[in-house]
Amino acid sequence: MPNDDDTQPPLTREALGLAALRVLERDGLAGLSMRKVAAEVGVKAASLYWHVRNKEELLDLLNDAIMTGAEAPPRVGDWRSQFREYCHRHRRHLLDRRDAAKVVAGRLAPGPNLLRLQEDQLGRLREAGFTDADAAMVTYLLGTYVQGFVLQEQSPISASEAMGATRREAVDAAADRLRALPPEEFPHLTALAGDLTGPDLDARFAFGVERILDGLAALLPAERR
Amino acid sequence: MPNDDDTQPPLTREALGLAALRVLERDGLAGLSMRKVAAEVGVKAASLYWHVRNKEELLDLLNDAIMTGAEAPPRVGDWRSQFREYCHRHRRHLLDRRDAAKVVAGRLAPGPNLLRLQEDQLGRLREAGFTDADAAMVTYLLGTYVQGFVLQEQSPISASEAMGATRREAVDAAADRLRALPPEEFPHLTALAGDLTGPDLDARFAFGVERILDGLAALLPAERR
DNA sequence: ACCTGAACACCGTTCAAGT
DNA sequence: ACCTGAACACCGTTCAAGT
Repeated sequence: MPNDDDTQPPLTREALGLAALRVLERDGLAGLSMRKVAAEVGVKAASLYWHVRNKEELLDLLNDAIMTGAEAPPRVGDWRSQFREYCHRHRRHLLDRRDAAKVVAGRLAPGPNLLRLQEDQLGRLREAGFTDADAAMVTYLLGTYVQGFVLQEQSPISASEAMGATRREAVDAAADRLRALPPEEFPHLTALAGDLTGPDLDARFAFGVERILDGLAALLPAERR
Repeated sequence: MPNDDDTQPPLTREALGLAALRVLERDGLAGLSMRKVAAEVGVKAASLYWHVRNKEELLDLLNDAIMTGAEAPPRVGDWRSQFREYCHRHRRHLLDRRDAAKVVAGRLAPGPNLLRLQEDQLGRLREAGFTDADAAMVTYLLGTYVQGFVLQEQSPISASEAMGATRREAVDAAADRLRALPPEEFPHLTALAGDLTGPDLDARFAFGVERILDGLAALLPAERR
């Protein structure tokens, strides 16, 4: 007998991914267990193995569920501002979902939601004048950068500081630790402690995006940059 | 009474990190448990909690242990070739250690081994003519890219394909899946299936490095590029 | 100062059995 | 075709107790 409060929809793989997403949002990746996802869909843990080979495969479904609702930026302005906006949106999207980068980062296998975006990106790159080979490489490069960046951003700055201190305190502590290094052995780290810990993550992300976009522009014939 | 086959060294936190590294190499991150690391140093699991607050803190020690032996490239050639070499060495170093990127990726807190390298990088960047603020950002950008890239590289291409198929087969299967998409909905993905799955990871990594270096060069006054 | 045994509350996964 | 209970072999962590 199924559970009693309402009639469950037929439990597709997609529904499983969305259930996993709700558990992720509530309990984080460390708290995401087969038992909890099963409970979320009103079933026992063992039943999940009918729909999914193992937990890794469930994480594949979660990977795609995370990307639902990600939207391409409007097609206004030159390719540069469009792809700047693409990167910032992608970062925002991951950042807004708990532990999203940890789930997504090691998972190349793109689900339907990511494929849609990749298709759109390729179209814009080709229009902008990139060769097919370059366009393919560019989508990979941008994806890698955004995922890698958010992965660090969503992780506690140091495991031991995860418990208790705020981000600001942790960063300040990091700066102090840098300044406390022996200056004769670490002249640059001590001198640049402020530069290293000062800029917030928005600024750091934007810096990387602009450098990469500059680098991509160099691939185009001068008149299309 | 300690174990009997040899007298253990006094079990420092550094020794703990190295023991964790040996377990990681042998059993992978999924197989790295407190019990196994304890056994590796000839002690029971509960004893580890004398030296370490929890598993996360042990992973911090492992994080630094992974970076032992990483070497800076020789100071020959211009800044560009030096940092190209830096990126390629960093990638190689992580790639050579099982699951290294998964451990390192979310862990900003740099251990002594990473600090040494960062100090060296900052020196070279300042000499090359980067401002202090830019130099600080550049080390972060390069680190993020390399870690993010290797993270994907060390992950099975798709969880469900991890078991069984070789990398080559998995990539070919991915290409076939792209080509099988409806071309009216996905004209670019189907047309560029070969470009997307063709280039090997060496080429992809090098592509990203060169784009980023191009972007960094634009920060310098023209005569120093 | 450091280690232990025992216990607690969990895990992922398998499998025979049910409907 | 789909779900279950029970079991197996693990986990991380705590804590009183030992030396």
